[in-house]
Amino acid sequence: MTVKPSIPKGTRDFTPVEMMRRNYIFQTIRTVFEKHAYLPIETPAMENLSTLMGKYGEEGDRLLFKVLNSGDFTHGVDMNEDSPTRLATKICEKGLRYDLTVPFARFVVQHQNEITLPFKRYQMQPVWRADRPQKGRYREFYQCDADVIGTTSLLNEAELMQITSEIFQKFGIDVVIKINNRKILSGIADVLCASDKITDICTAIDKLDKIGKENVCQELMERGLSCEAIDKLQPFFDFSGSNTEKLAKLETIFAESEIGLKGVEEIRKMLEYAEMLAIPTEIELDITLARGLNYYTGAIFEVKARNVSIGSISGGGRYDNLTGIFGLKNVSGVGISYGAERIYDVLNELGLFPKSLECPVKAIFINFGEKEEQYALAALQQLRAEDITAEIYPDKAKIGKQMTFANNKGIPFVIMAGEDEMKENAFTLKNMETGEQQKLNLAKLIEELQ
RNA sequence: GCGAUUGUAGCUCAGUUGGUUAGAGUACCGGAUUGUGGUUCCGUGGGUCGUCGGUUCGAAUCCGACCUGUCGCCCCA
Repeated sequence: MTVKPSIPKGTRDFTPVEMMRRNYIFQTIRTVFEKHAYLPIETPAMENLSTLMGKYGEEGDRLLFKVLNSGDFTHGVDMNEDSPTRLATKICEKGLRYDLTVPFARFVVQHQNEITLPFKRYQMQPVWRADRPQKGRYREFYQCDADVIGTTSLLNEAELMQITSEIFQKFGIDVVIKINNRKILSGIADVLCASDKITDICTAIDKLDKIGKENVCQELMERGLSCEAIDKLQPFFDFSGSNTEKLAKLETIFAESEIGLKGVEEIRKMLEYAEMLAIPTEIELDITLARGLNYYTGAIFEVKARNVSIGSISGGGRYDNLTGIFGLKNVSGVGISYGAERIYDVLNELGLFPKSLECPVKAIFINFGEKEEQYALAALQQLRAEDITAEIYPDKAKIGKQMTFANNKGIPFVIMAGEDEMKENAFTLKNMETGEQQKLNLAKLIEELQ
């Protein structure tokens, strides 16, 4: 019996061309991370569900992929009585990781005696979310994270902005780094006398550019924010000016809010550091930037590409107490995450992938038969010794078929060495783009292909 | 998780109010061309019409459920 080949919803296969491009993305990011002294780690695809549950909010718990226990998972469980969610926690003790930050927090606590703080690590691995797939949204996707843990210095925030700037400069993507601070958002809640509604305010305000002022107000009203508070929120919707102007305005507004002033101070310091590092990318203070993940406590980042309709391609922030739940208190961290597939889509849409990724093979030897193979193989080794990527067609087949093969693979040069060439100790090199061919000795051949 | 929409050859798509044996282009394979691909000409093969069930004398076509892709909500890289 044959089965129709298929893969689960929201997952993908990658072809060689796609992998060349993906590896280019990973390699570029890795190089920048390592240059800034971040070290690689990996964590398992599966974590204990107890590590994951409750870290991403109610919505996040729903989006966690749970792994059914092995063996008799029904043992001691009434399969009918429980609600589906409660049942799941009884028959599943493992789940696929939802992001790289929480597993990292677990890693730090578990290995606290083996690592030296402050600890800078990077991690590039797939994560899984049981979300409904859409364009640019998958159930399995890769994140490239850089985090520093064990330091509260805002120099780290600045360094992450510098890394971001450098990465996207290498890709040739024009971006703007948007920043905000949870303390500013708390300050806003203070000013509105609605500190208890901070989460609602954050999620609503985050949608401002998408659904507009009126809808944000309506949503906040539905969530029980007073009309008076909504009135006071109005000035924040049209918050224009340069970063320094915005900060000055906020300082006046936050005269009574200690936490708000702290936020302003942090942003100011971050921008000072950014200046010292001479970060060339535009950094914009956007007080409507909130981000859903509720473990952020300080700086918040988001990176948007200009000239493309794709959403944010990177996001991150500071979290003061992520390790606390694993028993390690007073350790603050800050990190940023780059979405590989989003970056792929942007590079693709803007046609920014380097041409050199298209075909790594420089030349192919036509296979004329056994005697000729021997002659070609010796030359092939010489080419490879010179770091020229080359191959030989493995079967003796018609020349036309071998040429088609080279053509389809986009190999730029074909080398023919049959009886005629062997007699003269030569090789015929054909340029597949122009169709020109010339007869050369081995030294000249290498020279042409280098 | 909610709402809408989509599925016909490897790929892009036709297919009449339900009616005989489901078509085209392209790709593939073979030949014209036994040492020359990307251009041309000829020919061959390839389809459980997403899956299962229902209505009907008869279903690619109508109905239902599920699966997949896409769009909006939620959320997010």
